[in-house]
Amino acid sequence: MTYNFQEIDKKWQKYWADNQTFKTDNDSTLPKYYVLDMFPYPSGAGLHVGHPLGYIASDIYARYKRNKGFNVLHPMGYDAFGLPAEQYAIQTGTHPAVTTEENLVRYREQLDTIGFSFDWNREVKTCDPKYYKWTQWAFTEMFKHYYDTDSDKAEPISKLEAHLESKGTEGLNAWGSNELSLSADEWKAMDANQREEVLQNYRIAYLDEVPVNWCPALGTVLANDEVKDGLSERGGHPVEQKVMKQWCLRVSAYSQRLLDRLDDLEWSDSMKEIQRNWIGRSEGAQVHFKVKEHDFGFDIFTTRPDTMFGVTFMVLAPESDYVAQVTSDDQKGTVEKYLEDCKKKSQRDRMMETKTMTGVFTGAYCVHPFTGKEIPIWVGDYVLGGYGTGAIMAVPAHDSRDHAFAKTFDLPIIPVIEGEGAENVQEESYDAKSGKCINSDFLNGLEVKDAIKKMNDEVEKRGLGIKKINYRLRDAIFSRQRYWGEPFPVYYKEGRPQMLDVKDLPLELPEVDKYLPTEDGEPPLGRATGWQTEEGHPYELSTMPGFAGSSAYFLRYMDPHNDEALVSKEANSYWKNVDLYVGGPEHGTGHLIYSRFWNKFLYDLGVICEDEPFKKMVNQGMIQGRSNFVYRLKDDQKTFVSEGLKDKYDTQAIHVDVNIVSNDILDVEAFKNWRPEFKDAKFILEEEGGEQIYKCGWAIEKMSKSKYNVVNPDLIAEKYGSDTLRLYEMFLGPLEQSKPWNTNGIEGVFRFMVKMWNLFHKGDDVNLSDDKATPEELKVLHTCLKKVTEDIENFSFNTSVAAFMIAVNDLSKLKCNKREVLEPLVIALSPFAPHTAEELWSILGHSESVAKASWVDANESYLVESNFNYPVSFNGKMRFLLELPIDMSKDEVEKAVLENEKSQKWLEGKSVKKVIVVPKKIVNIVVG
RNA sequence: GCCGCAGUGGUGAAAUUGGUAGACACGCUAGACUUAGGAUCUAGUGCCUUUGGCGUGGGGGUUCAAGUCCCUCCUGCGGCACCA
Repeated sequence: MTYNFQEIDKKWQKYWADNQTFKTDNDSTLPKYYVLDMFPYPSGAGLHVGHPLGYIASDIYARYKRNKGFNVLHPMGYDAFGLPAEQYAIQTGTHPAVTTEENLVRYREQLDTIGFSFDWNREVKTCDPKYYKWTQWAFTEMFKHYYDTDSDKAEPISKLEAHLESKGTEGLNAWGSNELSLSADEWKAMDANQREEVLQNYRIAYLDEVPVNWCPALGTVLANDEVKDGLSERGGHPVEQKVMKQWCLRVSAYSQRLLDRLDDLEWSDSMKEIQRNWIGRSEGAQVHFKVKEHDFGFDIFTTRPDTMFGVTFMVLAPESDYVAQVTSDDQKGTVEKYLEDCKKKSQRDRMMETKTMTGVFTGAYCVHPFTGKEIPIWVGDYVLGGYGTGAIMAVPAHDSRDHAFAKTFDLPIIPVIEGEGAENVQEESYDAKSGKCINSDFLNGLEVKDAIKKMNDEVEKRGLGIKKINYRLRDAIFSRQRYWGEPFPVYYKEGRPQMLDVKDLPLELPEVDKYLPTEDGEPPLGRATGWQTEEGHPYELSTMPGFAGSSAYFLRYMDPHNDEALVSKEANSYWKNVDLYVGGPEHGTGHLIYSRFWNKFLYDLGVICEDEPFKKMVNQGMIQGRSNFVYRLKDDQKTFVSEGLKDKYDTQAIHVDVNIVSNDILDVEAFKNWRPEFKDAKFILEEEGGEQIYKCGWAIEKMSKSKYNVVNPDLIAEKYGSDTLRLYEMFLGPLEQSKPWNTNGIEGVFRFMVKMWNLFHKGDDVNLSDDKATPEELKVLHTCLKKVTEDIENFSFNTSVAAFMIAVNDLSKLKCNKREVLEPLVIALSPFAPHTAEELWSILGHSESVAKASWVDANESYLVESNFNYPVSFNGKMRFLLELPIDMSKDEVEKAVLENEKSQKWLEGKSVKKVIVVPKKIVNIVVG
């Protein structure tokens, strides 16, 4: 019987669906294991071979864990809100829900083809009102809470109100946008709008006038992680800075907790590092500088208080409120003009000219807090308004940016640190955090590290400032001026935002006539008629961003049909959090920060029992495309020349569909039929192995439709079977590495599958034996089981496939057809090649699915050899192999090696200095 | 500029704690069977000046022993980027 993979695939996919094989129960006495994939955005292009890479890996692990006796939660769903469907709607008028549903059906078909063990009963779609009810609910809770820095968690806003009522801001430890100072009486005297404004300073979800990344082409604002190099990540449109009133989430309040828990997570070092960089904690001091001839001053933030005596000027960010306050009358015109120029510059312009410094003198001076000298105050756009206090003390001798500024405007440079490379700070700044202090009064002679401590103490002692920790992580801007997203559960009453009660959720997305902004520039929801409460209060017009729906979906899978809560306490306390999360590394600064934040917030509320959502994470690499080219003669558009001969002609390379190329050899007939203009194509062939062939050129590029290098997984599954596709994707190389797709090697994996199949058959008949297995056969089996088990635990799937190949080759040579050997082998193969394994399992006479079979662990006793080949080396160079019994002691091995005839020959005339015996590895003899 | 990761045959890649470098697969070569082979099987395949020597990006070091550890340089990838 031949290996009919097409029939096998269909048969078992149907069986799994009919029998609900992968339906997972919440009440189980088995230990739980939660394997999650990052759910996809269902784009119109469908899946290419790169997409399922991570899904295959997680599916292997999920199936393995089931065989190991775990109750495995392995769900799938769709991140269904998003820009492409909306852009398509703008162009065609098709409702995004319709487009999304169509794409989703296609995705499901493709996913089913590959044979994943998802529990589809738990499917989650972010655009489903039953789901986004809980996204909206979480938002209303964020509005109703603030971050208390004493208890270090989110607390009800009522607690904050009680504090303000009794003590004002006195002793209030809450994470706010601005530092407020308010007495209880002042608070009591405020009206509702004024009070709301104070509360907004602390709410975790709050409205604020913020400088935003505005993308005119998309007509919406974008979060920091959605902007790359001043262009929108989606579409690559220019982004400009603009101040707008937006909903924000106080993610920054969680900076330290997000940073701290990173250490306990089993994530890759690089992913942890990406998050650490993004959070960007920096320790330093906040120091107050008085402004000369004024009765106020301003704070600066510095990580180098040790360089205090090297300050030669101050710089304010153009956005800083202090600019207007300090500017002298005669500099007013210059400064105002400069501020105007800064406003005109987009973020991109500001980045382009990184080397040229701009700025103007304000005409004002600070008083140095230690020396009393006067220090000129400048405005410069290299100082950012949004970080620290928006003001710096400039130490040009020891900061390269300050140095560049000083050089541009001819300001003095005073060295205060001595060290190697610090010889000429007039020419180049010495930024290193090492060396000894000079010209620095009481710091002189101290090492930088000690000087920082000493200065911090001194600053606090003299009441000039405090030690301070700053974070780069900003609050998330949460409003999008778009249609296809979650509506905010918010209406406005006398201008104050009000949250809808959970019983009135979900607030469903209204219908609109067009998906464009309104004529007066309001978001698309401005077109919806009757978009207001029954009392006539208007609803919020913007919608939530893409990361809203993906921030808590992993919780919903635990209890997907619950209408009373996002997730029940029972379901959550059983499933806890995700044990293994598989997905691309590109979400490091977006989804993976926001969902950790969101999860911690829900944890603070007591809704869930774990404060980290994803215990372990594996980031699969990207699969690039391997494009093929044909070479068309420039002066004869009908003739194509083979790659090896192309240099002899004047040619133009043209992308050719990789699906009509095999091992870089073009199927010329298929090429003629590929596109009408190639119908009469002629070819100049080259010879290879006595054959006249057309050889194509190739290049590694991103997989995309326009490059004709998209390899469709459906076609591979059709040609070789979905199991071969799964195995081959794993065999391609290490999971975490990016690599080009190359179908060239797939035959090898397919041959393996056929060999596996043939172990069970002789001609057309099933041929199995109940005889006892020989020690040799058992050794082959258990070597394989051991390697495969270890490799799965380490996510080293490429080497486990190799282990199967070795086992099957050996068993073929041994002509082994014994049930005793083949049964455990089939179970071990089932996570990788589930369809074929199911078929073989039934051939072995089992009526239940192989998914329910118990994993067989390797038995060490079958692996032990009686003899071992010791490589014997002299002075580290390997000379010969010596076979000795495995159970010999170190001393016995040493004796046997030295007394050996070959050793004697090597040792003639030399003396033995040392003998090193590494059990089961090597014997090294050091001779003099 | 700062931080992180990587560099091994013609190709994709293997290699617990330092312990026989190149498993497995593709490709290639030769042979067998065959009317035929783009099927199958068998053998070979790191390089060289081949009783031996050299080999894991270059140079140096530690060690009886280095792909693996240390220093340094080069190259590639990823992240952050006027973050004070």
